[in-house]
This record gives sequence, C-alpha cells and structure tokens, in this order.
Amino acid sequence: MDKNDIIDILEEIAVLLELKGEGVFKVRAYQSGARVLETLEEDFKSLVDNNGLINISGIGKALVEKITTLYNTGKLDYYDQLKASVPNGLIEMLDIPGLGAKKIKAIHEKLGVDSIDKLTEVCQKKLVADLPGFGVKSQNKILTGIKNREAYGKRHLWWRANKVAEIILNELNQLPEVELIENAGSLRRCLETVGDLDFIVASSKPEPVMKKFTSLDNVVEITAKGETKSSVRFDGGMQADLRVVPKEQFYFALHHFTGSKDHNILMRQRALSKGYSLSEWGITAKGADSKLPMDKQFNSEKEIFEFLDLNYIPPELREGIDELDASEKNVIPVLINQKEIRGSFHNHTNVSDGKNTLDEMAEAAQSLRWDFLGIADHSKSSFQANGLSEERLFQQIEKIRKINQSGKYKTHLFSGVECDILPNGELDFADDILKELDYVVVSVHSAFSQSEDEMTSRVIRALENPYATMLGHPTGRLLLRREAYAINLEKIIDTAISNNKIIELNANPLRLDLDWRLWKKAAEKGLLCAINPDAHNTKDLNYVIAGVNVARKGWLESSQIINTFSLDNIKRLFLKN
DNA sequence: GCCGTTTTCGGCCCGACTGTTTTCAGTCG
Repeated sequence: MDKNDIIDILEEIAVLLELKGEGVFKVRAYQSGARVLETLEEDFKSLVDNNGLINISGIGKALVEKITTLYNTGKLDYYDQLKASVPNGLIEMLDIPGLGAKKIKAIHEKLGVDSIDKLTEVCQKKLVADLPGFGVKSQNKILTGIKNREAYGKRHLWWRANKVAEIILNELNQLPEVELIENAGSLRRCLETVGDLDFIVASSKPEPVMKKFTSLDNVVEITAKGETKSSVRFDGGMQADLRVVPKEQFYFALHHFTGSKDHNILMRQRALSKGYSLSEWGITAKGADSKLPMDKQFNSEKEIFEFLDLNYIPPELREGIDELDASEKNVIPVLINQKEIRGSFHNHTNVSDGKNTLDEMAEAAQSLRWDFLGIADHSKSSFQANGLSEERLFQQIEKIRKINQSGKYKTHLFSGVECDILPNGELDFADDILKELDYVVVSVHSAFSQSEDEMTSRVIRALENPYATMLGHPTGRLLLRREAYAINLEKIIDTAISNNKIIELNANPLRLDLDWRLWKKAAEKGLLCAINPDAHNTKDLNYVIAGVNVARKGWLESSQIINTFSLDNIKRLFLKN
C-alpha cells in the first residue's frame, strides 16, 4: 500500500474515532500524523524499511506500527474493526452544518439514526427537538442543511472565488466606515480550491458594515449575525464570512483568519514558548487577563512575526508545514512575483482547439508586455482537439517565422507543439518533425486508465526523447471534476531532472498541475518550472496569475521559473534541449 | 496518541456564535 492510501486511512481513522467519542487529542494525533506524512520530504519507502518513521515529530510508537503494517500488508485490523463499528451514514452527516461528532453520536444512540435518510425522517417527525441539547431550531437547521448539502457543500476554484471576492471587497470598500479591508482564509493563502470567503474589516462602527454585507446582491441566507461576525450564503452556493474588528486588532484578526489552522497552532505554540498568548484579538503576556491590551501597537502582520522573533511569512506559505522553522532560520525564499513573468509556452490558437488566431494571441501577449509567447497547438492524435497534421504544423512554423521576421510585434513567438504522448510512450510526431520546432511540450491526452507502472514508464519514455522540452499537466487532474491518473511523480521528477527537462505548472485554474505540494522539494533537487496558462483564447493568458500564486505556494523563486528568463536565455535554453 | 532543557504525567491553541439552558456544551474556523 502506498503513502497516499495510508494518509487516507489515517484521516479516516481520525473521523471514526471522533464519531466514537474518543478524546479530541487522540483524534488530532491521527490527523497530524496524516499531515506529517503528506508533507514528508524524505523517501517514504526507505523511512519505513529502515525504521526511520519513529524519529519524525508527530509520529509515535502506535502510528509507526500502524503505518508499517499498512505499508507491508495493505491491511490493518484496528482500522477494519473501527470501520465496522461505525455506520457509514454517520460520516456523511459530518457534512451537515451544525452537526459535529458529539451531536451525531447522540442522534445515533438515542434515535437509532444511521443514515441521512433516517435523519431526515426523525427530524420531520420532530423527534430530534426533544433530545437533550437539541431544540426546534437545531432540528430545522439540520433539515435545511440536508437540503442544501448538494448545492452548498462544494468547494470552488480559486479563480472563481477570487472573482466573487473582488466584487464584495470593492463594494464594502465604498463605505466610509471601512478603514481597512482584506481577504483572508484559503483565498488569501491561494489554495487551489476555496471553501468559503473571509473578509476582515477594521472599523469603529461595525453595524453599517454588517448591514451592507448581509444585504449584498445575491445573498440568499444570513447564517450568522453577531457583533463582530456575520455569515451569508449567495445564490450559487458560495458562503462568505465577515469579521469587523477595531483597527488595533486588525492585523491579528487578519493573520488568524488567514490561517491555516495548522499554521495558527504553530504560531500560538511559539508564542506560548516565549511567554505570550496569541489569539485573533492580540497578544498578551501568558496568564495575564486576556482582555488586557499590550502596550505595543502592531501596524502590520510583519510586526507580529517579528515580535515572535520570526521573519515575515507570506500567506501562501502558511500551511503549518515547516514555514516557522524556515522563518526562524531566515531561509524564507524571495517568492516569484507576478511582475517577473516575461512570457509563457503552452498556448493554443484556432488552428487546433483555441478560439483566437495566431495574430490575436500575439497581440494579447504584447499588450501584457511579454517578451515571448510560445505557441503549442495539439498534435494529430488529439482528434477531439483538431490536432495538427505534419503539414499543418509546418504551415504554422512558417507563419510564425514570418511574423517574427516582420517585427510586427514586440513579443517574440516561439514555434512549439503540444505533442501527445501515445499510450506506449512514443511521441505523436517523428523526431525529424520535432527537430524543426523551437520546443516541444509533451502531454498525455489518452488512455488515462493505464496502471501506475504503465503510465510512469510511458511518460518516462517520452521525457527521454531528445526533442521533448517540457512535460505538460503531469497528472491530468481537473480540480473538483476528475482525479489525477495513476503515476509515480517522484520517478517522473527525477527523470525530468536527469534529462534536463522542464515540468510545467499548468496554470489553468482547473488544473494547477503539478501540484504546489511537490514543487518545493522538486525545485530543490534542480527541477525547472514553466508556468503555462494553457490558453485557449486571449483572455486565458491571464491564468498565469493563478500559476504564479501556486508557484509561490510551492516556495518557488524566479530563478527556478523559466518564464522569468530573458528572451536570449530562453533561446539558449531551447537550443540546449 | 504524542511529547519532554519544568520528561514518563499531564498537558495538548483560542475565541465567537448558536442554541440550549439559566451557566454552558458543541460547533466552527
């Protein structure tokens, strides 16, 4: 059983223990064990084989034993028994707002409820309202929650969430009572998907701000309205929280609600170790009255970090992994910046399945002040995308050559192709065709259901082709829609590095592939990244914004991203490949 | 279940909001 399967099982054990009523700290131990595995830098196999797991903080004797058993046998009696003792339906109920493990347990034990259907039934029969700790309101809230589960339970692509957030931010910012306003939450951390929106406002007059927020266009439900916090739901399902705080607490609130939860825990532990208690309201000497304000004013998040002897940690890095260590050691990278992007490489025109002409794409790149634009239309096997035959490809090469010679655009065009990796690992065009191009993006567009071994050797074979320049969307995932195909990314990354190949960070908001979680280690090993919008029209070129976000989240600096290289350096790089 | 320069027990981040009950537990982030 591989690492990812084991992570899933540890997380499931945590959920099951919670539903059984185990202590929160035991539950947290399994959750944090899963998290530690997720972000493991070392090779998992050798750690297990050489008893190295026990030296990892957060993994103790019990977890080592369970992880090792799962790894070697693919089975764990403890897990099987636990799973058998908790009805499946209870796990689903956790998705209903207002229902946590304790309440679900009570409903299950007192009313024999073990599915959402039965839960609906007992609520309609008004049996839940009579349980201790419940009432009519809880009962109705559960019914609404069940009804809305499908529509509202979903996460949203960062790109879409950001569009909605920009509008709200702008509207609230019009109010004279709003002194400061920022996005927080996973949107600010630039996570690939976002559950809900969080806004932090500094104001001495919260009421008008709350009022405006809860009466915004498209608000269909106000789910909470207190003195400092309101929550609403928009039609379409997106939820948003607003917190209004006094100005002196703004940066504490902003930091807290930016999260992540794990990052906050690390920050609070650090504060405690230095004799302070940290919360969204501020920082106080440990043991002192927590309402007592500190003498010091904090005018930025940076000052909060500095107070705890830390360097500033950008929001994208606040995932509670190892950012505090890095910050303490003064090795937080200078992350790539949107302004450093000088072009991109994986873009389509209407010759294959794009919507705009070559000239329109070039013009759009020029208006973005890009120094270069790579055109990589589909190859012949991608029938569904009107892939180019050899003949049509040569016509395009010729057209690009003429445009470059004419000096019509300040942006230099590179001739490329997005060449299919056929199921056996061969490329869709012969080498004597590929050698006519400036560069070649190789991508998988077929036979997604191959085994991990097959898919891995298929892509490795493609990367070993001397004319392959970079690997496109390495896992084929579509966020919230389609899982990645099975592939051993560690082997792919190593192959890319040893063959001097680049791996794409596909910046299409649906892909964001290769995942940010893998970039830090890969880049440290020497892998170069290309942020590619995979544009199918001129507007899509803006997707590089999402790509840069994710690159930042992967701890990448400009020197590791070829989009920041000068035109001359790109030309040299492509000649070498 | 994990952890330890106050180490093998007794902690484990912190506070708002809700709905219940009448001082608080559960949920959520």
